[in-house]
Amino acid sequence: MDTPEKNQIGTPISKFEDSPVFNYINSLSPIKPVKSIHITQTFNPLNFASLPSVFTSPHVNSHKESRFLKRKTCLDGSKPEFSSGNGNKICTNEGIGMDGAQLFVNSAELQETFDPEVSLGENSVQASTEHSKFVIELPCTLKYDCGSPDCDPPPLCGTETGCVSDLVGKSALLVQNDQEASKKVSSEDEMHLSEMCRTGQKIEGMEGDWESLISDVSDLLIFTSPTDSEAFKELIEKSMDPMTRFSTSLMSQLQQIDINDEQMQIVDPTGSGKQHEINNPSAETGEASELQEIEQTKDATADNLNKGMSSNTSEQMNSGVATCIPYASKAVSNLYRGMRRRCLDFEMVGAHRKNLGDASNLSSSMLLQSDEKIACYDKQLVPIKPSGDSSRCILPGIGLHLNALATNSKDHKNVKHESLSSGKQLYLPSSTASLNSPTNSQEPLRISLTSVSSSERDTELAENGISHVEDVSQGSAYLVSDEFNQNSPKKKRRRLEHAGESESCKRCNCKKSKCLKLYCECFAAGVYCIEPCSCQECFNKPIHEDTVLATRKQIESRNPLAFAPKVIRSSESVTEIGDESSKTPASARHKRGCNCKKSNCLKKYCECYQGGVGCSIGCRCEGCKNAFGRKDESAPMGVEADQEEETDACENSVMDKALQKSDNQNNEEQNPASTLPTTPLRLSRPALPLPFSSNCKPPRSSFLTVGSSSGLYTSQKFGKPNILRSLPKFERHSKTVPEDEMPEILRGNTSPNTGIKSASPNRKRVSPPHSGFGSSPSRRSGRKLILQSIPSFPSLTPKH
DNA sequence: GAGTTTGAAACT
DNA sequence: CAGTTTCAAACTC
Repeated sequence: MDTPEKNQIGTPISKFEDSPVFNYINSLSPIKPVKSIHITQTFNPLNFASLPSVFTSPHVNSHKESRFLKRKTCLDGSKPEFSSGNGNKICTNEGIGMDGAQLFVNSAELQETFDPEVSLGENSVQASTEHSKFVIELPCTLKYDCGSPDCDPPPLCGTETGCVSDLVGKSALLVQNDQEASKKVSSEDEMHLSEMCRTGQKIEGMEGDWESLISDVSDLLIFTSPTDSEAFKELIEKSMDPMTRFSTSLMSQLQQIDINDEQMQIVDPTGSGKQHEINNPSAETGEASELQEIEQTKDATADNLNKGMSSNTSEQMNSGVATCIPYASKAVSNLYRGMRRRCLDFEMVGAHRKNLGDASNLSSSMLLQSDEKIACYDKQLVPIKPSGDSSRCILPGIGLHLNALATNSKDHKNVKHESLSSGKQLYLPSSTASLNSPTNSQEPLRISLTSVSSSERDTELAENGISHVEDVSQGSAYLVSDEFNQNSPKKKRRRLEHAGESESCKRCNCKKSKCLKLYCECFAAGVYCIEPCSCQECFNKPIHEDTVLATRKQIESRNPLAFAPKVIRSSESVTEIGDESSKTPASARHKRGCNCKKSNCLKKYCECYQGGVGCSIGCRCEGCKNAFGRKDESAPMGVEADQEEETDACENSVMDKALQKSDNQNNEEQNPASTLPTTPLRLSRPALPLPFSSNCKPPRSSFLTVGSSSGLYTSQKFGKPNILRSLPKFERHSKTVPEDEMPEILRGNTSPNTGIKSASPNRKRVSPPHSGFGSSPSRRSGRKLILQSIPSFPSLTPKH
């Protein structure tokens, strides 16, 4: 993709350069070229590289990728999507839009003619107030992304005629566009073109592209909703019809879309608007003449839109519209038209936002540039955010991040992001690296991961994320999301499931706890409840931040480790400390240990099992058959045996069942690929070699991994059943040392064995760490780490 | 999808 | 600290 596009671009550019128009343009705005180029480079590599890797799932095809890109870009600029997915056609169209935007920026003269278009294209949505920079950047990026000759056009566009000719030439170069466009272009289109020419818009060139775009767009729309695409086409056709009709149809459609998209809309009306503009340049052109009429209807439509949108979004929309209005009536029309797209756009936006948030968090992430752009965009788009600071965004997102981590622990990337976002260092990177390192080079992986994460997030966002973002930023938005949730929690869940890993994110179903107790998984994990949650009377939302924090404090006062990850995985081993000794000690273990009596620690009822860790001495479980490690094993040899026997003797009947299950599990375990069979942790992403992370998804509470790949090493010298050993990836933590609650990791000391063990082995509940941790400063440090990593809600509170 | 089982969390 | 109750997830049908 990249190479061909780039090549194409290169050729057209040369042509343009020759043209006087090009020179003129350059003289007008030197800025453009620089930015565009710059952006392009950064953006393309990232997206493209990442995309393929990201979508491991079969269904992810170029199309989807393109779409995803679009979403991202849409925020930024929809172009990348097109480029990847559809290739030249789309690119050309978008490129045209871009051109228009650029031109607008470059020359005031053009602006007048362009204003309508421009506004339609991008500015209108975002609001005129937004910096021209963004507009420019976006277009540029888009162009480049497309890799199509479009990139050049913008400069060409400087002169209308030149633009048109250039466009035509480009279209020819572009290939399909011309043919399709010619076919598609109807008399109406011609009319539009003529109008465009009058206006001096370069849109003309776009028409052909536009047509192709429409088709492409339809595809895109289909992606989200087939109906939308159809509607969109119809709308385009109708665009010729009287405005009232058009507006009404649009409105209805828009409303429907809004309803459907719900979250998406909420996320960012403005963003969508931008996209619309870009995407619908042709329609705009055609409507140019109609714009005036549209303006009249504009108010009404705006109202309708507002209705359709959530309160917050409506506000944004209004502001955007208002700003746009000055520009041209077209903006409004575009908005409406764009509405259909909006759905997609919204999603895109949402995804972007999440991405942005993540990206912003990731100071070092590769995507920074693109992300930053996006972030800027988002900020602009989302006026609501009070501070607008990255920190702010992050904070709100933390909860989400945590969720994502939990869910994505599978995904290396996500983990990373989260850790980064929280600012606390969760370390994941090492784990990911370790995981990947064996098979892949780290950097490539990183990229792919980052990209993947973004894509995944997009998906997640599409489903979940949006609400989160908004939640953070806006209470009202949050409410809306809730409503949606309530409406169809199942749907949400399904979506999540579809997303694949999204399932990893746990959603609660609390009914009586108000999600303010540890019963609530979300609350326990330190994250706010989000859409997918089907909880009732939920107070675990940003809106109730105060309540949440207060409750949390209360709980923490009772048990300081209440919000600490239940399962701690530590493995300093790998890279960090050369000491193999460190490896020996168990890598992961349940913070408190389980108290299972009937499940034999073979079901998820058992927190140890759920967490993918073996039971340890600290567990009070009876008849432990934990596939990840029995309590007995963990204990020093003699003791264990005794315990085991006891349990066995007493509970033979139970054991039988357990054994059967265990056998199955064992088999599964033995299969490296299967990883943890029973454990949900592993699940998705078998493709990725992530042993751990993937599994790690904390079932309930979060798991903390301190070291890079604790699981891998886990050597359990001490006794772990062969079966367990067989599980390579998984950590089997040796329980050799009876660490009561805190894992070695927390202790910080490499020597787990240090005879710490204080408490009675049986004692289930971890006593408040005070004593335990306090012992050594190193421990304290470790503990801090844990807390930080888990600071679930801390993020909520404004960090200073 | 509804009901049951299970064990952690919360309460006394 | 131990026992009981509450709660929601996990599980089963």
